[in-house]
Amino acid sequence: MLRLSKQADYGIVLLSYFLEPDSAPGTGNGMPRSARDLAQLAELPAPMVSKILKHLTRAGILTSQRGSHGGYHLARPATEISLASIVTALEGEIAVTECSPLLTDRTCSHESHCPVRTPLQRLDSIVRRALDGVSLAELVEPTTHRNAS
Amino acid sequence: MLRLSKQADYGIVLLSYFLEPDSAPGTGNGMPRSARDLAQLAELPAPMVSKILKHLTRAGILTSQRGSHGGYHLARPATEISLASIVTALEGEIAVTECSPLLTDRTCSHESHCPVRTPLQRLDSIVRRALDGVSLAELVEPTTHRNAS
DNA sequence: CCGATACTGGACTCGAGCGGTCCTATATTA
DNA sequence: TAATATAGGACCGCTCGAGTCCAGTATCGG
Repeated sequence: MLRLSKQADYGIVLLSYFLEPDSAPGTGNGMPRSARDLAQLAELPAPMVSKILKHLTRAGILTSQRGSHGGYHLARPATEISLASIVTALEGEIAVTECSPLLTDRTCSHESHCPVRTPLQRLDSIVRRALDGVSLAELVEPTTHRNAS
Repeated sequence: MLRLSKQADYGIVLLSYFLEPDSAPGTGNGMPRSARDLAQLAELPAPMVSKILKHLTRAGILTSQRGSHGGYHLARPATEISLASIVTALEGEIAVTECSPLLTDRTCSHESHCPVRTPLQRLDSIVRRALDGVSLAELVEPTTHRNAS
């Protein structure tokens, strides 16, 4: 099924809340969003949300602010956050096939004589480029996308 | 990581052997390839190979011939076998996100008010189209591919 | 200075799904 | 009729992802 992990799925949903000017009543505009608030907004389990936000922060997609009235911010404009970077942050390198050169722990014993190794690697880059070409902003605002159906 | 399942991975490798004119000594040109022979060629566990070939046959990608000197054939030219059909045959509908309209068992409770539902579905079609645009022949013969890196 | 808030980092459990095996039935051919 | 090969399942162990939880640290308000 080539499914995205739930973490990545949730991550995209959570990041989308940073684009809306103001959703939660009582929170200001430029205020950082706390993990708890986001969990309520998205109706997702709080520990899970927390874990995801941590990962996104470590990947440089979000910035964090500790202490009371702390929370998270987008580290850069949504137009500059690629879908690929989100997925990579939450589930590691995008490697559709086992023998991707990006994987360090690959243990394919057929590496030398596999008839489809390089072709499979090309498949890798096809998918990766597809995800690289879509920004968070484009994903959330359907009006700004090129590559219309 | 958006990884392909091993079945799909193996399946692509196995199908690639149907393109080569003649690999195994002793087998003729148009002879069907048996599961056992393919397992030896690809150095993969025989029961696994058998299972995969069965799935590919049921999906109409291969045709089978029972009895002695039986085996499998490509059901149509490799140029007309899309990567998407192979993946679909071996791991079900290509649905990157949970809320794909292709999934019957989706149980997303946020369906009505999810802010990124339709955008995520667009992501689905991006990946699906990427896999649809690559044929088995293109994957194995690097010379015939457009979209060069 | 103290306590409340919120992120940080990691360990931990549990269950589903995948990889892999095996067995019985059926078709084909020599 | 015996050998070969696919058809269609059931079956199992184990990994990995989903989700939880806790101890630690930074920040702010009073």
